[in-house]
Amino acid sequence: MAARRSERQQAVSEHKRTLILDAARDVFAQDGLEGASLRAIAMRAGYAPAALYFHFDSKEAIYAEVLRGSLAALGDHVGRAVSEAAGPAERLRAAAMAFFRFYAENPGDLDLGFYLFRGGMKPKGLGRERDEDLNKALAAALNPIADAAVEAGASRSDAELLVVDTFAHATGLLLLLHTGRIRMFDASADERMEAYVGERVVRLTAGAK
Amino acid sequence: MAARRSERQQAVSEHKRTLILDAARDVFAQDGLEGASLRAIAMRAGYAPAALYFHFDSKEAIYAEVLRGSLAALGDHVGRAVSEAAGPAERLRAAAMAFFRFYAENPGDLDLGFYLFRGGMKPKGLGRERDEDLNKALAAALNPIADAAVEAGASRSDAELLVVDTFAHATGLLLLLHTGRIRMFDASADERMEAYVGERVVRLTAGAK
DNA sequence: CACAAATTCGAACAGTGTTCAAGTTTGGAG
DNA sequence: CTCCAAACTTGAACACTGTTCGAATTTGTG
Repeated sequence: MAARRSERQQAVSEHKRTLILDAARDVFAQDGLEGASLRAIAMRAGYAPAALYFHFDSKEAIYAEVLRGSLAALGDHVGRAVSEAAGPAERLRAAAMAFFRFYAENPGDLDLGFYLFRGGMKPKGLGRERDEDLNKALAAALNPIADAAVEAGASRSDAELLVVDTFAHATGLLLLLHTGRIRMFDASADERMEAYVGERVVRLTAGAK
Repeated sequence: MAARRSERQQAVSEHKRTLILDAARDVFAQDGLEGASLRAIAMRAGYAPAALYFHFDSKEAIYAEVLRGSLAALGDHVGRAVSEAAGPAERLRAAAMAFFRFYAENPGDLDLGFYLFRGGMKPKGLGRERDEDLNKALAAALNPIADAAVEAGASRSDAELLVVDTFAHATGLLLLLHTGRIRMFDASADERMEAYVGERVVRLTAGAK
């Protein structure tokens, strides 16, 4: 028998996966999520289209893995912001604004995230399992906001409601900002987010005094 | 010469357009926006695929017209809610909640709206002209909220900021609600929206006393 | 070297939106 | 009623998509 995969062999295979994912990230960024074709990704990675199917189940699977990386980066970003802020109220503020600004400054990642919320790419759709994985990754990235709220004096359930509200408000503003439709109104998305977060922090710290 | 289109002829032609649009609405609702194929729409309308191109420029144009109708319905809904409410503060509340609930209760329309914000369908994308048309239709539907805010004592610019915030908050909650991801958290989207609107109305009426 | 496992590819399939030239239907002018 | 142009419809094709499959190639070790 010709031996099972050696450790080294497995590392090489993993490396090839990341090469494909890098190519996918590039093509996603260049052509947009919907415009990105599997053939374009394959070409950029130096493969024939069919070769990708040895490393990934589908185009959707590639998308899911790129998104997972994006959510991990979001988590890092929020976590770092919290660790650098001084005081409970300031940490809460920082966490919420970090979430907003991550997506404000990285439109590509926002696109990836929206796709998750629209059910991903077709036709297969990401399976129940992968979907919940991504849910958890998003929840993990948002955790620091809830933690900071608790630290600032909120109950656990109030903290979670605040995360929902913050997520919703930020997402809506990002939608307006990212699509250029914020100009429908004479407003700055960043300022609106700061106003919202400031208001909530004041209310929370006042109520829990 | 064989004469220009008579009035009657034009009415018949318009009727055919609406038949296609009705078919499109059905297929959109049944197969989802992305899953809906032009061939399916044509078949449901009793046409060959190519025939649609006599009445519409593209699949995108069909989508845009269906969306326009949806936005008109939204405007009616919000307008009616305002006209039925008593008192400035109550009118403001009613307008904002009507906007939210229209989309909470009509997921299909929400889908249509999100497509507008994601740049519409590919490949052509709806042109600058059509895009601004739809922008105006959306702005018109939101106008009653701003009017009610002014009536309740806000300045025009504050009223518009409130529209931005309300739109953002509602959109974010709807995104969570519509994708079932609100269950990530233990919260009701409708309650969160009521809490937000109530808070804003109180703040506005208190500040403008 | 030899052989099996891991990997890659060309070709094909069913599907998409769209175009085009060729047809059919229609309704009013002569 | 006839005729003809305008309005309308269509089948076939095009370029593209994600995906599948069998055959070919590369790879690493016994």
